[in-house]
Amino acid sequence: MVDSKVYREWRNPPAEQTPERQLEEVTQRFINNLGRVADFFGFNALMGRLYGVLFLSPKPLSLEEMVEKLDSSKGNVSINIRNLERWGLVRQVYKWGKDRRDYYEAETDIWKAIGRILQERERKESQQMIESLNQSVSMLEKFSQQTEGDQAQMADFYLQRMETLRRLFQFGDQLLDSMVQGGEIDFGTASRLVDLDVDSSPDDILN
Amino acid sequence: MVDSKVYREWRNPPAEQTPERQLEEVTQRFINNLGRVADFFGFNALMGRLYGVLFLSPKPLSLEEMVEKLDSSKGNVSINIRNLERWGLVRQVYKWGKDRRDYYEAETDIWKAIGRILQERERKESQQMIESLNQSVSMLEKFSQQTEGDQAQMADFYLQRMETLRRLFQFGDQLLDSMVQGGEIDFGTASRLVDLDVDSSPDDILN
DNA sequence: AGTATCGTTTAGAAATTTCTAAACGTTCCG
DNA sequence: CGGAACGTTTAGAAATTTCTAAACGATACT
Repeated sequence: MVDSKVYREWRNPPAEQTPERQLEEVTQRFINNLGRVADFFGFNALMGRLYGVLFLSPKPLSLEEMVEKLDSSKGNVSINIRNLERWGLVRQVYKWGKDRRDYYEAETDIWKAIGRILQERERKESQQMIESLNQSVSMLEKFSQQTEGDQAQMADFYLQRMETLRRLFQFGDQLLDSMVQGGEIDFGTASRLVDLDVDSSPDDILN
Repeated sequence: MVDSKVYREWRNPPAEQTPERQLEEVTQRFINNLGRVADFFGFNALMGRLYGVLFLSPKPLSLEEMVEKLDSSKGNVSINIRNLERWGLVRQVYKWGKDRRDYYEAETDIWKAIGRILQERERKESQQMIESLNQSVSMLEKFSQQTEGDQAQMADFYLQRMETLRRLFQFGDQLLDSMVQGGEIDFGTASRLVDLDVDSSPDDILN
């Protein structure tokens, strides 16, 4: 996803703007938009649309009903609804009685769900990167001391660059943490922290 | 990308841990990590790796050199480097002399580049969603007034739900703006704003 | 037991994205 | 002019992701 994706635009049904159709149109647009958003955030479109359908339903829906509304296949809805559930975006609702279908409803406390995603997906990513950078940095430091000449100089250069990125990712991680914990962030100082830009591009290092 | 992707782990070269190899290994790991990050953020892996190569190079590199280092094809590198350039993550460096190759270097003021991406990609997305929600909301409001009975009730329900999401996206947009402009954000009040969760699921609305 | 109704799994079809090799157009130099 | 050295474009190969239809296993009811 580098160029913005182009999503198909539904052509309006030519006639018959009954009230039902109007409502239908608004909800469909909303649902498709959520599909786009989900895709944008690295989930897939059906997940978003599925969430949309539940979000706009006053009562929990069965798998069958969702399949119908989204015109998708049972299997596809099945796996995607479980993914939504896994991220806490949707929850299963139990009904007793003879009906043994599974019903789902949308988690309306969206902030909570986002928090979980930030914590378990985005933060995992940032921490992994930080971890790796830490390793590299300490390795390079050792290396730089044990070596001399061009090699050491290269190591120092790498060190400096990686340090920049480490700060960036550490800030990102902090930001995510604040979002989850409900803290505060000042992006003014943040940008100053991240961008050192000593710009050292030393012409004396050959490559 | 729903389940975390599994990336191939390079098996360490069995012997010969020469200093060159050590440096090489650290840089390769870094570069591949950036590939993963780029992918995570909805770019593609080569873009990230390409940026990595330039970021770890003390001097600008030609297309040919990048092709070599990344073991990719000329065409592929060509389009991806231009994407990077478009996002301001990389810039072309002019050399005079008989050499008419294009040289590129990494933008080291990463914060600036991120700002551009937030402004031109993420914000565009959020504003698009907000715009659409605004339309829907005002349409539903009109509808709700002109109609009566179940239809009007449904419209009101949709209104309420969409209003929740509108707040969320508006907050997101604000957050992005702060990041770009260097403002401050308090996620404590933010979460309170976003999550109304009046939870109205009215059992009296049939669907 | 036999059958109907669920949700899940699976094999592979379809769609999309990423990548390569070759063709191409330009510029420069002989 | 002819050829060499570039970066870009393009046609289609390769890889990945998304989706469907059918098989399947479990449960409930007759």
